[in-house]
Amino acid sequence: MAHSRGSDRSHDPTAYPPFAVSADLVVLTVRDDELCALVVRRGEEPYAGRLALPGGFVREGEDLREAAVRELAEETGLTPGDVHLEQLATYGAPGRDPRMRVVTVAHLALAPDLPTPAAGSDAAEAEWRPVDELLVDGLAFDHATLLRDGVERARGKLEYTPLGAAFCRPEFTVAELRRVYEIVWGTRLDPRNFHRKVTRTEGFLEPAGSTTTRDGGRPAQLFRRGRVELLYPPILRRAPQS
Amino acid sequence: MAHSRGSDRSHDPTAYPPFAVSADLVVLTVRDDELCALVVRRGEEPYAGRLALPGGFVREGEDLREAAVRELAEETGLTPGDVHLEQLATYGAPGRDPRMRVVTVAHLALAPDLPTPAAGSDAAEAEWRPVDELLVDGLAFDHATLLRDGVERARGKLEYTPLGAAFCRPEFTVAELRRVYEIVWGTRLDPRNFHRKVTRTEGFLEPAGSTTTRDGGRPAQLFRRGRVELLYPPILRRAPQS
DNA sequence: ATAATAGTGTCTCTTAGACAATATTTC
DNA sequence: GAAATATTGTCTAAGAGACACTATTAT
Repeated sequence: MAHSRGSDRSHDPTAYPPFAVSADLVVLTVRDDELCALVVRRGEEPYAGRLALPGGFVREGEDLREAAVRELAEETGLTPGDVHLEQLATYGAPGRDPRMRVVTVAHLALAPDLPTPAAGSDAAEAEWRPVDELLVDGLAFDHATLLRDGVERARGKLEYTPLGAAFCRPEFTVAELRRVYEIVWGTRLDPRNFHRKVTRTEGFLEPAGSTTTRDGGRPAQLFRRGRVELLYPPILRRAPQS
Repeated sequence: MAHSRGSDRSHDPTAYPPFAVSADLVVLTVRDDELCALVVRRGEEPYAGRLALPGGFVREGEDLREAAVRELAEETGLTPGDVHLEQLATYGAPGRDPRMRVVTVAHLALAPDLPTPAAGSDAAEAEWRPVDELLVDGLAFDHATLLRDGVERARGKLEYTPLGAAFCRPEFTVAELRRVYEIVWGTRLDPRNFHRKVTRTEGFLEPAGSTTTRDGGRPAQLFRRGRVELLYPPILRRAPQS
């Protein structure tokens, strides 16, 4: 935003270099016991043939989140009702796009594992790939950085918010939620202590009232995500080194 | 960032509406027992005469953080060596600047209480104002939102990082650090428990070796900020309701 | 019955919070 | 000495982690 000083033209926005602004998406899910991200294969230069995060330019009259929501729907058919969506960070190093100056506002989406979009649909070209693989293979542009930052954000969010549930179906078991934590954090968690912890953390889970045996063994209670935004106490990572 | 699909011009950045991109600053400090933010008075329309956060347009060839660092230096004389600086969030609602489409990348800076910049210096027009006052009075543009988000971010950071120390001089006492927590969080903390907590949290504080009586009473040890980025365990807010 | 998973209980250790008590300054 | 602040100690309660044990399903 322009500030106040001076009467020079340095605060006239029309006198400043034009940028293109895009909204890119780091869409994460847990799938086949791996943390996966949604990517599309680029058809055009630059980086033709390479994988990239989905995204597109922000339109006139469109807010940043709106653009992210639109891109998400276009690429995946998902809506904000299905996933958690938040702004991640903004990347604007000169030269990150060789064509012109592009600033991208990255957004982070956490989605349950959904059936792969039907071929022929708008979202046909998007595919899930394991994050680990994407981070070694070359993603286009600076998308590896966006992805890395998104994963790091997601890891932290699991500690302080109930967003682990955003990776699960609307009704899920404690074991399913635990697998999310284990895969996103890359650690093992004791099922018994985890169960006690999440069921006793106020507002995290709400009993759905029914049970399921889809995980085998004794029927498990189903839960929905609770109402709170922040967990107290949090579910902390990192075992005390002792 | 452009994605791959299609051969239409929808992925040609030069075909998209031009934005101006600015870097705005939420610079916070603790001063006279209040949380204060740095503001400048606008000389020009729009919002002439109103207070606004410092900031300015990102230049060609300049990265976003670079622009924030430059603005910080211009407005306050502060450098990244003196303060903590991080990206906060990006705001780009259409119409937030009536002149044209402007997307601003807000940055959060946490600074120790410094002498007010000398009149006549570059930074002469910047002044500290209590956050509470700024949030009721009308800040220009959507700056109240930026400020609110910045304060909320700072509150959270005190829990999980040693950044409370960024509000203190290079060498500070435990009591000075505690005042930072009390003022930023708006709560009272038990001096004895706080002392034990911060001095025993691995890597938070590093003894400077000397003492001071500047706070009165028995001489207090001086500390410097430790090396860790994340506190374990964190210093949690919100008393268990019980 | 066996295997599998769900869920509870118990024990120990760490930490948080309340608060007494002691230490070292200035006035 | 009185006042002020620093720092340590003690007690209690809550929570984390290890892990025994019980519960309920499928085969």
